[in-house]
Amino acid sequence: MARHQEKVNTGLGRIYDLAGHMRQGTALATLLDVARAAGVSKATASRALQRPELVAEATRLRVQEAADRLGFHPNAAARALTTGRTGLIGLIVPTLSNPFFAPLVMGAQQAAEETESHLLIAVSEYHAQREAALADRLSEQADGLIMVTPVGTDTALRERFRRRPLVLVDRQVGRLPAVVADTAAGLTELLDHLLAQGHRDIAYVSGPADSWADEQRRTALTAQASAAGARVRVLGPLPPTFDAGIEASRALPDDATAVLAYNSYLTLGLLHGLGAAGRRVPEDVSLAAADDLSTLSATTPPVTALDVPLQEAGALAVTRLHELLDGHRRTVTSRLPAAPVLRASTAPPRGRR
Amino acid sequence: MARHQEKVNTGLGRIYDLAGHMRQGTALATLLDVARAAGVSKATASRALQRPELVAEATRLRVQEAADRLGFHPNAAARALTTGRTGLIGLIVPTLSNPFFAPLVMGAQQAAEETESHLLIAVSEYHAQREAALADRLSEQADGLIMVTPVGTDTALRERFRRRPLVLVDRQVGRLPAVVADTAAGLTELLDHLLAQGHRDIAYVSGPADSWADEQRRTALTAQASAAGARVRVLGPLPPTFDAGIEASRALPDDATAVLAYNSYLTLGLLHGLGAAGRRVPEDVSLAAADDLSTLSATTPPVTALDVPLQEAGALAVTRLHELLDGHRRTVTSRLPAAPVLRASTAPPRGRR
DNA sequence: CCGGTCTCTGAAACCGGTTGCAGAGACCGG
DNA sequence: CCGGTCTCTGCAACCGGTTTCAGAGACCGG
Repeated sequence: MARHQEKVNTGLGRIYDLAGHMRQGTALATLLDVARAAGVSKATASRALQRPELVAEATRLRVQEAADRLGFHPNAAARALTTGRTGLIGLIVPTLSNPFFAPLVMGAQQAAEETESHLLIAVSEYHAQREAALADRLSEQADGLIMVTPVGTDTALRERFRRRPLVLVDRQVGRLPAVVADTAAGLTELLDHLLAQGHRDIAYVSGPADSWADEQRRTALTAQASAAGARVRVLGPLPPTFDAGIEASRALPDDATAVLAYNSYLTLGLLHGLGAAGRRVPEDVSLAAADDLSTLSATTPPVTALDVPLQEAGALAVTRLHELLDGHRRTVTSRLPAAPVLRASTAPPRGRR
Repeated sequence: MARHQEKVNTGLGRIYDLAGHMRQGTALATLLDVARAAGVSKATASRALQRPELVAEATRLRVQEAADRLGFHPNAAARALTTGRTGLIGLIVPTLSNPFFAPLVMGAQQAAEETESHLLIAVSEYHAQREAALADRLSEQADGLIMVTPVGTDTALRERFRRRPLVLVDRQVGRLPAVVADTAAGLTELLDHLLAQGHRDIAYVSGPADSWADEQRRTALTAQASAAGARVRVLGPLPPTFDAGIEASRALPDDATAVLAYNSYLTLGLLHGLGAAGRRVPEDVSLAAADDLSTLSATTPPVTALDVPLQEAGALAVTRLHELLDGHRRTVTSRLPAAPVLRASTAPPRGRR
């Protein structure tokens, strides 16, 4: 008890003092307190809790009991200081207002939970410089970083990886560890489906100019289409927004019988814009998205989309990061399958029915 | 240099060793390194960086220069150990897959950034027990907690507040510090609007049974309506989902001329369900939501809703928490205005046009 | 020229854990 | 019965900062 009287005069104590009205006597027990209560040394107490196999069963029990009784919670900072591990994982996403990232974060969080670690989150707002600053600051506190960064240059990421364990999501840079959805394969399937339905003139409404994923999709689609004797015309680049989708619907060539869009927002905008312009989906034109927000299943008509396993991606990124932290050198890229979900918005073109 | 050779044999060193392939010589400079490089003691170096007014300008410059040159970043754990502040804020939300919470998190994150702190995020999945466990674990690492907890009992929250600085969001428990959207006032306005349009028979589609906010809304609405000589019939409780909304649309009494729903999901479901049943919005029945997701503005027709300033709420919660941490005793509840956004989904009832 | 104040600096303690090392017994085989 | 191994425990160092305390000079007025 006297202990805490003393503490009030230290720098730490002052904080407690001011906030004291909410601490009502319950004081934070330290390892030393536990050790004393159990009649052992700090070292033994520590071992009893961390490496039980090193102490006699009887002592272990005494220590455990004392710890429980005192409500002992090891001080994370102190532990981090010696072990060099904070148990924190930095996660940087471009935004959260795009529901695309929510399941990703949730997946990551669940995986982190299972490994007794926590998620430090930051939002880059698609801004490379901001992102870099955030990453630097997070690095100081976290054991490693998970970044989903459509912006940010390859070299910057390489450099960052050299300093700190890093896992990329939805982005590939050389051999850096990464988790990517295999949208390419999924899109191939989706395009196959459209081709099989008889579409020969397809528009791709592309996303932001600097998006890595978008470029991948564009080239893959164009190549595949021309190989099949069809053509893909690219609209854009465009910001990935609802409004841009409306705009795109106006620029859409009349003879295109199907439209693929970079993401769900553009798709929703297109759906809206097409409807307003009197072009019916799928009667006049088929529509599909290269990702899948839940809203796409609730529109009229529901929109064919690519189901990207975001939650798994988030979880997997955490797993990969832990592998890195534990020294496994497997720095491979993990690919997650992205399967098309066929809905009512795609149908054979007019002439073919 | 020799220093780091030595370190390889310590516990810490071993980690570096294994991950060493990514650290390529660049070693983390410690305060001691900086001090030596500047020809001063650790103490002076620390002061030069933290409390510049305490050292001579010349030394300050030397130290600063040395720190920059060595790329010094203070070790967060070490600092936390002495200061008792980790600079981390725990944030617990029920879910992220409901876009409702995304702006909240982003607002909080931005505010945290401005105060040099970081956000530790966890997802309770509306599960009280899970939430409690997460809160316990976050408490160990964070200076304080922000919880948006529709579940979780008053007493548990009170108890938690006694142990750690805590700010509630969208929930009020006694005098605990909280940030709430004044949906009551907003709803009042909304209902006034409906009443003014001539609606006298209004349905409220309520949310989860254990939701604090829902109860607030229900009672407020019922009271206000009866005072105005109208009636509000309550449907539910229901899970706050799209599907539940569809279901609700079937249970909707024929003579209700307007429907208010607990949240956007239910609203979207209702819109869909009403459409399918051939009841037109707003010609046959008006529709409004007690919160506002962006999708509501993109439906046909766009839906009248209550605009809740979520981003501000998140930011404000962080500010409040910092006030607590700094010892300000203002433990008041902050109310944020929630204003109705009138859109095409609400119109005078049939008889009144 | 002297004592006192003020400014600046360094030594050392401290935060609360973890871990290398060595010593005390218990236990074992020869 | 003795030396050696094995099990368990404690001491003390250490992680990397912050802060107290006291001392060394510079500076000042009398």
